[in-house]
Amino acid sequence: MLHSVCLASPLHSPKLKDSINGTSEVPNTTLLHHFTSPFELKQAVAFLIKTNKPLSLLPLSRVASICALTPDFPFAQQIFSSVDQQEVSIWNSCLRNLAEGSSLIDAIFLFHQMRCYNVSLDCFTCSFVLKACVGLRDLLRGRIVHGYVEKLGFQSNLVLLNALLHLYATCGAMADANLLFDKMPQRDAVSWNIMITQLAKKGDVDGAFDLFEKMPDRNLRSWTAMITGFVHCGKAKEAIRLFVEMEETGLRANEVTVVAVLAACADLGALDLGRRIHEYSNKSGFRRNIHICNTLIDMYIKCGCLEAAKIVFNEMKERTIVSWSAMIQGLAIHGHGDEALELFNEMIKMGMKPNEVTFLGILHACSHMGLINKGREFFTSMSRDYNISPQIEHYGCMVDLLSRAGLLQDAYELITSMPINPNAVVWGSFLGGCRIQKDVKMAEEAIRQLGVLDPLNDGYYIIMSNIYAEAKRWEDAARVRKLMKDRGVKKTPGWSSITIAGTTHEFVAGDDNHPQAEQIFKRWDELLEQMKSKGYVPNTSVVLLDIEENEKEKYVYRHSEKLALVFGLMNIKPGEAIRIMKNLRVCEDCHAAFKVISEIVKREIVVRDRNRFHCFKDGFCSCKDYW
DNA sequence: GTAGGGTTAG
Repeated sequence: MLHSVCLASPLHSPKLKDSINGTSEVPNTTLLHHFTSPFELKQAVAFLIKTNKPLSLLPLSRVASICALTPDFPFAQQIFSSVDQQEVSIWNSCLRNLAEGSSLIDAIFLFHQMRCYNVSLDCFTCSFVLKACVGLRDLLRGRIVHGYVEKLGFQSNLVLLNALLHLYATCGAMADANLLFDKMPQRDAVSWNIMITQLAKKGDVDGAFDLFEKMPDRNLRSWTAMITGFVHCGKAKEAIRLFVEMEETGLRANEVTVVAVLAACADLGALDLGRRIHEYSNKSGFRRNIHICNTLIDMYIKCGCLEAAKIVFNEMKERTIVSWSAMIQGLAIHGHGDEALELFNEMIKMGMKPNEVTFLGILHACSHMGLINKGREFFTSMSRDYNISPQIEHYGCMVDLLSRAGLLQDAYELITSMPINPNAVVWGSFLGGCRIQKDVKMAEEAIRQLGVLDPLNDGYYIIMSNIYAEAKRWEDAARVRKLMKDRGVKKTPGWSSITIAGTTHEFVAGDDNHPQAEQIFKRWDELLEQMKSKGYVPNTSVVLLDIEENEKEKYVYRHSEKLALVFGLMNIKPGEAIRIMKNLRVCEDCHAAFKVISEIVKREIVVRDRNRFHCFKDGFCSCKDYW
């Protein structure tokens, strides 16, 4: 049958014979399956014609992929016309491969060829080329395809409308997306999910949730899209709440849901749930999923379980740069800068190429260990050896590294000479260094800049006023406080939290609202006696107020992290680590106190503050008092 | 055929 098709086909026409001119050598039969160029293809065709065999013996997908992007396109068309398969479907599968791979531009080019050579396009063609447009964020070309969709009469095809919706929403043309979504004759879960995902990605998480609540038939991907959206918009609590609700409907998390929920756990420091999801993930056979492992690493790191993160990392059969970067960053914020650098070297030895995030972790590690020269070397190396130009974040790290180490002049020079405009974080790091060095003049320069760059951030005023207070310049300190008040800036209240048996207890400074407040204060007084006998002296310089010394002590003794710790000591069984989270940086006096307490109670105390971890053990802290 | 996920400075 195929043979007769072949005989009747135009392939025996003089035209085709001309086009394979110069390829008359009889090829080996293996060429039928192994040709990789138009030239070899022509040899194969010549062989078939010569031996009177049907052209359908050729692997058509390969014919298509070889001719798709070349001027030999019509040659392939001639071959296809001899077989009993629709030409467009062969090109479509080729188009799909390109659109799903990394050759999106080639996919667009193939689409162009198909139009040039009058292939009659179908809905599949349009959907694949739209996918390529989305991948390239090529709105303009996407609009052209939209024109084709209308011209070819596919305008009521739901799948294509969804693809167009995806195009507009992903490329930021939300007005077009909304218009299309509103006027679609019918919508399915995909339509809603596209809108939810993209709205949340653009930060409109309320708009996304509004749609989520309105949509008629939610599927797992709808829930996942919404959970992911909450996480990306910094609403981890809402993400978890929704996840619990999803479980109640009987839906089971898939790999993408797991990633989102783990990320939420990382944000909140929700170790219990994180562990539960880890178990669920293993039971569900997700153990090999790299995204999940990377998020697990991050979750354990941000929950203060460095060892658990290491186990996940070590057990990974395959790692990406994200795995390495996450681990390096994790070691850095846990104060194991030396290990971070070792891991970096190991990574390089294995031939893995670092990216800009890897360097952020490395610079972070150097900064937290005071490795000034190493940090400088890495900073130079990243652009010189790896062709990665430093971003504002890398400059931020360097300014932090230098100013923390007391090299304020160097830091200042870096800021004023950097090719990017310094932002508030850069000046903020500098200001932090000024506080450590007690350099009022430099601090004043920083605060001048910050008054313009980020005038509503309370933290800068607090530090400045603290610097004045430490210099006993009470009037200036008060002036800064007043400036803050005049500008309507409120101090973020500090809080610390601790989770016991699934319940999170939050404390603020001076908190006497807690049901166990009396016992907490009593236990603290007992502890204080022991601490003093070990040499603890309260450091009242952290109190900004101009009040009597013994009044200051009372303030210090009621700091939120101390209350959380004492509560933990009372309620967590001996031997277990105590994990505390704080929304601000841990105070110096608490830091000193926790070291002594870790020795007295012989327990590990892990504190996650807004920047890093402090792991107190046997009288020492993992940050080595450099933070 | 159309919707999705991981590391990011103070």
